[in-house]
Amino acid sequence: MKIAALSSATGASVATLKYYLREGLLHPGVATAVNQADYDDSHVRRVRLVRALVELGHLSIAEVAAVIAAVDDEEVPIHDAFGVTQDAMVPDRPRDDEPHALARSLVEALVVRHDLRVRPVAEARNMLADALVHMAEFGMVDLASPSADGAAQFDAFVELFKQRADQEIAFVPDAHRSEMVEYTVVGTLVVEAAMNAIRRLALEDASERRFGGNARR
Amino acid sequence: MKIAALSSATGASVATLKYYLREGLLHPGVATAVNQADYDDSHVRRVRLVRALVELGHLSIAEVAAVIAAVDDEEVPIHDAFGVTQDAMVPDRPRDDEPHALARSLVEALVVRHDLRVRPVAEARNMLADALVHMAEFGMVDLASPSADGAAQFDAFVELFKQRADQEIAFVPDAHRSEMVEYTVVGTLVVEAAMNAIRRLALEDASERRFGGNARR
DNA sequence: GCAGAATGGAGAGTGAAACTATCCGTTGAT
DNA sequence: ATCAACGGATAGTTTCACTCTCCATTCTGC
Repeated sequence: MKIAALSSATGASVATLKYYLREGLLHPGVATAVNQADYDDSHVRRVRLVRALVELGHLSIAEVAAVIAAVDDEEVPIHDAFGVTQDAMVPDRPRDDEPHALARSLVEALVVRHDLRVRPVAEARNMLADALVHMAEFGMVDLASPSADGAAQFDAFVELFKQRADQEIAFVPDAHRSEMVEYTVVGTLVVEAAMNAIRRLALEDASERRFGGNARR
Repeated sequence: MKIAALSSATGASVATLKYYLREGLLHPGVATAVNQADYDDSHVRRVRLVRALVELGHLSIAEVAAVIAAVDDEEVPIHDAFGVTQDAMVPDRPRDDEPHALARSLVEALVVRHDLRVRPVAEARNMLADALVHMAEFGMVDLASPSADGAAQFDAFVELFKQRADQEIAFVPDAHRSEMVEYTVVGTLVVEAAMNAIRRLALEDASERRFGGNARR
């Protein structure tokens, strides 16, 4: 498979593929001459992985490169690679403010309460804390005493997603390490996107039932 | 409240606030002189809305402007504004390919199956179709016959989120139109981000239970 | 009342990001 | 034999989200 074939198999332009090669997102093909190389299925899958991370996960090319590096490093055990990729998929932002620290402590409590075996440095903790900070700014949660509405609904979610996650992880096919890592990475983002879309459909439906029709209110 | 005060209340620099004013993301303050204006709570909330859309929703400034326009237009009924903002929150990408059309037809079937009152042009449909296309590329669903694993788990999600959405929409406070719209917009994104974070925590936990420990496998 | 900082408004400038285009000498297909 | 396609490298482009610099005014603190 030459680069033109790889291009039409993935939908990415030849120029873009060359760019990916330069940036290390795509491993080189097998050289058959000074200026010829052979690409195969692994390259097709890799390009699809990159596109999925960029389009569905909003990752930057640099972040994708970090994920790819963990996927490709055979020395990294599968669970560790999962952690690295999870962290890479959270945008890093300055988080030195006081509200974030407060929200973080609520997250820690939630992790303990549900006995979640999650690295202390896992970026998903910051991700949840960020969301809590924004919710607090709009009065959707009270960070000081998140008793009534806040914690209750979150606890329900945690239990729900714990069950779901066990099933999802069980679905990971028993293949080569790199394929398993790929699968978990894509699975994280792609199911997330699907769930978000379904939730939005449900929200529009609920909004139409409360506010819709001819009622201008 | 002068612009410096607005700056320290929101964390955005004065230069950034001027930029937001220029782009129409922030409504002008009440002019008290040729070069003085007064800002109030509505400006603080507006800046927070912009930050939430950008940081949590990954919206571009242009997309935020479209959302803001719908929020501010008093002529637009609340449910319609919800639709406009929902659509603006989906990144627009070329979707002329054949796999997308196939995925779209599965989405239509799902919408009908669950009696979702969602506009035919709602972008959330494309969002779900995009996710399905990427899932299919990695063999997570079969677009041709999505019987076994695919549709089943999605149907469960739809029912779950329908219940949740009714509760969430019921939570929208009975305030002025613009505040209600703001609330639904922020609520859509912020709860989404929180749920995604919780799901990732659960996934890491599940991964650690299956792949973790000293087992190199 | 006066120096110095802050303000609104407008334009130009900046740096990162994600490609895209051009050039080169080589090679493969017809 | 010719001509498009190739890999490799460098330079260029576009978009985005700010950020900087001016300016003439106005407010603030002494």
